[in-house]
Amino acid sequence: MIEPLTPVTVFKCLADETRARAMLLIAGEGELCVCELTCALNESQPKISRHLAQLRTCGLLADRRQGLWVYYRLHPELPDWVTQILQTTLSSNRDWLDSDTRRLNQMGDRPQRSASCC
Amino acid sequence: MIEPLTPVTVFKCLADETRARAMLLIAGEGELCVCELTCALNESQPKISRHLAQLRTCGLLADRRQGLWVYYRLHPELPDWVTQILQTTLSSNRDWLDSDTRRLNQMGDRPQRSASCC
DNA sequence: ACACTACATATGAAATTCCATATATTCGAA
DNA sequence: TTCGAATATATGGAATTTCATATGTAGTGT
Repeated sequence: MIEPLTPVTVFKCLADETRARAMLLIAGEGELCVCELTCALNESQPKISRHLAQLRTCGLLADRRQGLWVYYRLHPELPDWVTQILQTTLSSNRDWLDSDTRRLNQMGDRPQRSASCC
Repeated sequence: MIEPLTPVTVFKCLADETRARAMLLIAGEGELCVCELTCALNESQPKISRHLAQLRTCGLLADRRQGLWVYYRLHPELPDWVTQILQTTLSSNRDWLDSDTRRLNQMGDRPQRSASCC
């Protein structure tokens, strides 16, 4: 995490349709790879990849590669207040995220994930 | 409140230094007029006015005029999750808001406010 | 008159997006 | 082992759009 996460930094990250939906999906699912997000959000792969990179650079997300896939999760050192905001937003806006969640659950061939270590 | 407050709408409103600080100050103080915010945020009056208008149009703030002054407060019908986000952010970022709070408290000639009705 | 707010427009900067391409990993075949 | 194909992801560059600011003017209430 390069610079401290100020409120404005966090809100700017969430002030985009693609990034907000990706963050809430990840907050709800724990971990998602790029292809799952591409499918769930129904957007082009480069678009998703760019936004994820931005969220990672800002310190909101962390990534790990497993074979072909890169999985993104909430950054483990994310300040509590940011996590709380995400959970609050998620639990009151399930319907807003519904179509994305549905596409994710209907996705075939979702990559197997295994533990990152051990 | 014209359109429903989606997460992205709210985050876009908060994704600006001036608007975020104004919202948190108002969330903390209850109600502030334009000139108080101008002083606290140390910005030009038209700039403050413009941002407040935007927050009002989106449905985050409500205003009332009292004599020369226009007071802004959180919109009374603000969804709970938005209020929670503001409180969470505020209580974990007092230091970030400190200089603004200080300028507000040191401001002389703060206008008297009276109850809006009854 | 005075102080503040609202509105309209212009301008410059930044963010977003798309297309094409590059990189990385895995797997199978020579 | 080495090569090449296939899949997943990342990036470069350009076009577009969005956003914030500045400025000027008009309106409103005391």
